[in-house]
Amino acid sequence: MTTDTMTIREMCDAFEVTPRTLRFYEAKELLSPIREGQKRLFTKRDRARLKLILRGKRFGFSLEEIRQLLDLYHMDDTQVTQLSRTYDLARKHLAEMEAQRAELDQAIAELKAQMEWGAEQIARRQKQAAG
Amino acid sequence: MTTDTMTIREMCDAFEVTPRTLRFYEAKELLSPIREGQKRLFTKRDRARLKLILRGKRFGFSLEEIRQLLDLYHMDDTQVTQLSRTYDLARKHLAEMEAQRAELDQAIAELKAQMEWGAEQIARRQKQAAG
DNA sequence: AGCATAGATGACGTTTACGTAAATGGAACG
DNA sequence: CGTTCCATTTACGTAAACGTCATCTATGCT
Repeated sequence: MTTDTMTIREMCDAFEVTPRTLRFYEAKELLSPIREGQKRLFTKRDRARLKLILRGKRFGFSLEEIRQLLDLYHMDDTQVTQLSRTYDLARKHLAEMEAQRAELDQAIAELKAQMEWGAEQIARRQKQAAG
Repeated sequence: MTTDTMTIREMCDAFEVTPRTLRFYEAKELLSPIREGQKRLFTKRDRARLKLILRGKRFGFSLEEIRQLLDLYHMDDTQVTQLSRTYDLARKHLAEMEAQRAELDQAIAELKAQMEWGAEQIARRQKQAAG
């Protein structure tokens, strides 16, 4: 019978965000913590969503894009009626992410090549200095 | 003896950005087109950098971060004196990108799992409707 | 010479994603 | 009971990344 909910401060500590950020996300309907009187209590669902929100941000998605995609990850019974539409959106999102991975792979390869070039230059200069 | 430079409009068409964007990037010292009288002429170097800028944006980097990283990709002789510092920065950048790739892989895997769950639900409902 | 077209240069506006400050409300503690 | 500590609400502020005029200039037709 653990609480299973977290206060705003616990959330902030756990995810390294500010209270303002969490309230802002709630205002934008990305999160929907329950209330105990005045105070917000963040559920497991909120935590799962926040994790996805922060991940999405690191991938360069806007909050609005993220909002539209969040439902993909928690498709529950209430959503099953529109499931095929959601599924379609998910396919597009997946394609985007795989494209991004391909681009990221290329970027990594290019950077590595540049670094090898740089390493050669360093080696050349050291040899020169020693010669 | 091809021109090897592009006008602002050619750049805009090629990269799908607006003139404002290119001027903004110049003001932020991300690009440095040469001048023919008044007019800007974008060189091959500018095009290479713009490509990296847009890529960086898709990965969620800010323009300021991108500015600091751009030199990694065009390390020329003038930079060789500070090459080891640059090299160090490049290593960090590479580590970040590889971390991001790992996260992206996980995100893709999770989304795929969700989609399979969704597909099962659809199948179940179809069976139910037919039964 | 007249005019269209392209680009340049300010300057102000806008959106996103929060930061920050002020006023308020409970709960807890000595 | 006063104070301290959280948290809430409201509201204004801000940095980043451009958009959107308005105005000016240069260039090329005709």
